[in-house]
Amino acid sequence: MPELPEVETIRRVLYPQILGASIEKIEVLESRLRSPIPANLPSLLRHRRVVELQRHGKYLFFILDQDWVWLQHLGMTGKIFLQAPEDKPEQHLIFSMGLDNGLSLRYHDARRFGYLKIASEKEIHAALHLGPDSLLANPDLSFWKELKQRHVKSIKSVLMDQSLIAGIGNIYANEILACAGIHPQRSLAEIDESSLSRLKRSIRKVLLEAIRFQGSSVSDYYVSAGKKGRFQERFLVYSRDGAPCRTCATKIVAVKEHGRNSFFCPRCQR
DNA sequence: CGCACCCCCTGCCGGC
DNA sequence: TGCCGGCAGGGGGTGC
Repeated sequence: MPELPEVETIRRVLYPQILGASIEKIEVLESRLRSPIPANLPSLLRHRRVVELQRHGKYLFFILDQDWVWLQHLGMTGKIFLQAPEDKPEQHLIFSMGLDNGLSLRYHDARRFGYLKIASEKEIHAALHLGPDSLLANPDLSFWKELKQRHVKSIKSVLMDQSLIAGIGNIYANEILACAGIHPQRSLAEIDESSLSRLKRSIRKVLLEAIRFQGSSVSDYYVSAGKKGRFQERFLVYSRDGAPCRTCATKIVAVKEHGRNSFFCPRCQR
């Protein structure tokens, strides 16, 4: 599901409504996520106040008082909604948190690939091994040149490797490479400096525009209850195999690589 | 060490 | 119409 633009959109929606709120009533309905939700979650979070909401890559960091951090990853199908307590939760409710401002923060996750951890900030960062955020850190040309020295794998798998650069998944890797005119199967090692510079600009351009359109709703992702993102209407290549390239009308091609689909224009991307 | 492969889980879609 | 296989924005573990 959610890559950087979707998680950032969720952060911006939640932020004004949860800042300063205190978590009061915690109910866990399903503890089987990627790793089990700790049984003491209610006692860990009760009466903790949200002092900040940050994002790194695809992770949300709910910064709580007394050096607690609630780390949340949404996996493929995770959704976080703020609702009035009387609103009927949709299917696959994992947990809900009643806040002292009268709202209820609910996490839904059909496939249960999401992940939650409560720990100190130091402990959280030690456990994650994330590369720089692909938007906030705005990695420069020297970053890419340095990466190029160490990695021969395809440019697309580098973009999707969260330990190298965080936030880009399959949709945006495809879109960024289409924007930059780079073939997804090209090895990073053989990409010249002008292409690297286009890549760097494309990362920013695509991610910022996707955030402006509140992310991509392909199937499960919603901005808030019932409200979809709109960036999927502007895809250059993702899931457009057989359709004409928006630049040259050549048919978009799909190839499977490491179990994930790559989409590209064989004429514009070399 | 890097990388290919397989797994986790549910829902949806197309083909038969 | 119904069942079945394949596929989906995720990441982690294993074994070569």
